Amino acid sequence: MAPTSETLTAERILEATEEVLRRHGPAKATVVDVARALGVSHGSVYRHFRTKAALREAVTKRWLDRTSGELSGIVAADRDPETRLRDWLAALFAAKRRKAGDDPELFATYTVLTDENGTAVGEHIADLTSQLTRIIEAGVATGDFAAIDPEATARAVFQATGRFHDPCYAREWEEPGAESDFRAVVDLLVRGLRP
Amino acid sequence: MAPTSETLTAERILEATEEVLRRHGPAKATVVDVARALGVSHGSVYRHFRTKAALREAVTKRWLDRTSGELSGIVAADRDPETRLRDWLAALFAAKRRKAGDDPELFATYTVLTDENGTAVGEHIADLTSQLTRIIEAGVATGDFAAIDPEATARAVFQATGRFHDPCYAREWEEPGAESDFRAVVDLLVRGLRP
DNA sequence: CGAATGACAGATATTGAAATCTGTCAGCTG
DNA sequence: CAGCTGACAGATTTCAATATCTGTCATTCG
Repeated sequence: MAPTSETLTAERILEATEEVLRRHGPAKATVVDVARALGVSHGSVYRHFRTKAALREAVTKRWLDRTSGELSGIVAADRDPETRLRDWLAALFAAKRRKAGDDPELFATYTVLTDENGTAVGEHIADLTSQLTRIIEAGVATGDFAAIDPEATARAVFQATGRFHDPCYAREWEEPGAESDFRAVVDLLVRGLRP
Repeated sequence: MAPTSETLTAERILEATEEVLRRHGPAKATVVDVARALGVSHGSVYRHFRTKAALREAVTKRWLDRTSGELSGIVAADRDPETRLRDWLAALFAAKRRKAGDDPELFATYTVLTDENGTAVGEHIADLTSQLTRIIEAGVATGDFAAIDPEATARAVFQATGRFHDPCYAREWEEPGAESDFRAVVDLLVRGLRP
């Protein structure tokens, strides 16, 4: 982490914060650590982020947005709605599971944020639900799905698959039955969506 | 809590422990407290329960079994399977929500136990899933439900409704949308079960 | 003049010593 | 002799003193 002499931007701070979080975990990462990693005083960090919570939230938001981005490709894909729905849910499960495994410390940060009821997590969920809504609307349009209220239905699908994307279940994602449990739930939900 | 002079039984210890847990919460309740409440030495408690964890688990088991008992009546009820399924899920949601509200300290104990992966919670879940399996089997028999593997389907239904009975969501059970979210998920699942 | 600094007050976290608790067991008691 | 006790060792928790951190702001620097 050689302190570059480039101007200090929010982006560079987020980069450094992510690195510090990865190394120290959410409980031990301090703003002073971040400033040290950047070779600046911690006061400078506060010029870009009002509080430590705001910084943590910004890092998490960036991290969550990467997932949303991956998934949005599936929403727009050129396939029948049922396949898109199955792919989307599978991709969400895979992405969360991968993040929990590869970046345990960042994942812990995300979990902390969930508990704190930050807006970033709420927005992420709203974003994902809206992607789901679009897939379901497409299915209603083609006659593949029957849903009176696509948005409520999307929320129901999202909540019903919580076990496979909600951080509070992260421990169980690596257990043997997880994959087949996932298929069973998705099959049931897809059957429920059909006219 | 006047120390009765009756013989010390496992049952009396469980009674006293529940009271101590209710009063102090899982973090502060000690075996010494339980012994004091009973007017005996803590060594006597260890005659009936090998460890503190075993005592905590026994209390939780008793408490969980009360819920299982309430629900088993619905499994045996004289109604069509779909109604039984809906009633059973609604009763499970209501029971958990009530317990979280009325006995927050005991509920916290239950949550701690879930995290510790004690067998009592696993057995409780197995018990509930087997009740669900019986309802689904009944539905398959009458032709109301189509399920190739009733047990796997029961597990799927249980997992898909996790948001409405898993302690990690307890906070959200009192929020305004909870009831309608519940109905949306149950409707979707019931549709998925129909032939 | 805008960006960065570093000293500061109050809040939070760490630390290590003292208190309490868990689990055992030899011996007491009815 | 079955059931209970209380002293004990080691583990855990508490508590208060100390150190560190968060967030602010008057001042410096380029």
